[in-house]
Amino acid sequence: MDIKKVKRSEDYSAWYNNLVKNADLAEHSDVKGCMVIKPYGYAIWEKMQAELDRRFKETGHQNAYFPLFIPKSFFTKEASHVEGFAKECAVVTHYRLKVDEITKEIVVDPEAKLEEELIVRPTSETIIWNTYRSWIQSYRDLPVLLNQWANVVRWEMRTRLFLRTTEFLWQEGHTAHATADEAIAETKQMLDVYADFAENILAVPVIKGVKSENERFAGAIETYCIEGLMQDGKALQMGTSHFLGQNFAKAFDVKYVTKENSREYVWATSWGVSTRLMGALIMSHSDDEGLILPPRLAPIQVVIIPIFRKPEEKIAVMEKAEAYTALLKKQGISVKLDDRDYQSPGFKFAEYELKGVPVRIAIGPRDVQNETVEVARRDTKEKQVMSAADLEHKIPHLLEQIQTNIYQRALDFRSENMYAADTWDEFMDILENKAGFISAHWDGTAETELKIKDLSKATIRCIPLNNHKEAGKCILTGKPSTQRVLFARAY
RNA sequence: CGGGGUGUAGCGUAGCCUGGUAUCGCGCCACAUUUGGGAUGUGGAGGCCGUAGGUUCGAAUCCUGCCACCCCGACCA
Repeated sequence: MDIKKVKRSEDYSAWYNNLVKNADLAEHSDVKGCMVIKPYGYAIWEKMQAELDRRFKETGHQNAYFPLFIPKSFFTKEASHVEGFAKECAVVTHYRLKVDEITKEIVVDPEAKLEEELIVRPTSETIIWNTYRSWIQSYRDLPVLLNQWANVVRWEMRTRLFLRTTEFLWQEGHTAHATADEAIAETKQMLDVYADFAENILAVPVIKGVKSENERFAGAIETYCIEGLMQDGKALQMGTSHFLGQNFAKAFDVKYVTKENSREYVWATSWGVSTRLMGALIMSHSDDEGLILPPRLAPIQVVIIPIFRKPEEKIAVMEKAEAYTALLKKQGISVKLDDRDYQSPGFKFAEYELKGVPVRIAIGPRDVQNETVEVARRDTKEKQVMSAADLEHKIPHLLEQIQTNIYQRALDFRSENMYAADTWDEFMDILENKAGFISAHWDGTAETELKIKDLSKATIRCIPLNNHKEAGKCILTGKPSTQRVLFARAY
């Protein structure tokens, strides 16, 4: 393993890229902007999926799958939706290749041009609502509560591993309701599901809020979001939940007959989180030694490293190591016994630190002698000698402690980087010298928001849901404002 | 799309100015000694130097075109 050390404090961006590669999470593919998610990275994503999927099902949703390709005409039906996505769509125009008779090269067969171009989905509202038209006739067909796990493509100018890739993996929920209230309740419920997942599983504290008009999803009436703060003081949008009103129902003519026999348009929501959460996870907890994974997401929660010199030592050590492995597995803990005899213990220590394994247990001849083990935790790097008899009840507890500790650490970091600004100078000073979230007054206009963005590169991350009303003056225009909103520079 | 970079073994690189088919490290294979914080030695395998053309007796090196990817911005989950 050839690890080029880049310090987090010196070049956050290079540190992040190195970490993603060195920890074996993902690498650049030969396709621009697209990455290969490696087994270790994918294992983490699978754990995220499992946790989310369980929560979706607990809240009454089912999974389904819709096509990757969307006829172009579907896109033109919801005006603001097209406008939002048109400039980043991959388009399929042909369906066949052939050998060019002169050059003998494989070329697109010009005769195989599609009658209507197909868009590679950047999101599936259109094709799903086109389908819902035939599924929904009566109030009895509502609500429709579906989710799909899928890949989508957005042809972004600039990409970053996990944070913004041309193709990415996500889930998108699409629900249909009889009333606006019910749809709004669904939107908020899913936001809560995301926030719960982020805080309790990813161990990343988030702020729940609504987006300003500028930042709203293309085609939504209201966009709710969860926003996290990364270690470099930049914000990251970690999930969104949209109240779509009747926009898509009208665009795709999806109506239902009420109990009273009238015809009404259906109300919609959509909500999603993506592999960007991998980026959030990495950027929230990791350090110069590598990844730090919350135990609830770690593919390997405990690694056991046997240490020995002589063959007879190996036998004794391995016997204990195997017994402890079995013991912990019985507790439902994911344990790896690293019995590779061609790597030194020191190498393994460093490797599992790089990969963020929460707990490391080392067993050597000394431990066999004393009926002990050495237990090291990744988050604090503390080591302790533990009696082997205590493993069974102390390790599960330790894992919980680590989960709590890294959440608390991230929460403390966020609290320390949460500022209020009352003047433009204060605002700029915080952005330039401190970074983090800034709570400030804004006159509520899109125009001012854009001007602030131009001048400062900071955007309104959200209007927090628990915001209290407070009279004040816009930091830029001085016009009256009724509440503070949350600004930050963001990914 | 603007700006900056890079393409040489699986990875990271030297060589390029001053042409003579390639350096070093990691990794890989074999054997031996090792193993409580990234082991050591010996031997070995692995490269049409991104691509197309040009100059030349001869091109990784000089010239021209092309391609790809990365990084920084604008755009976005």
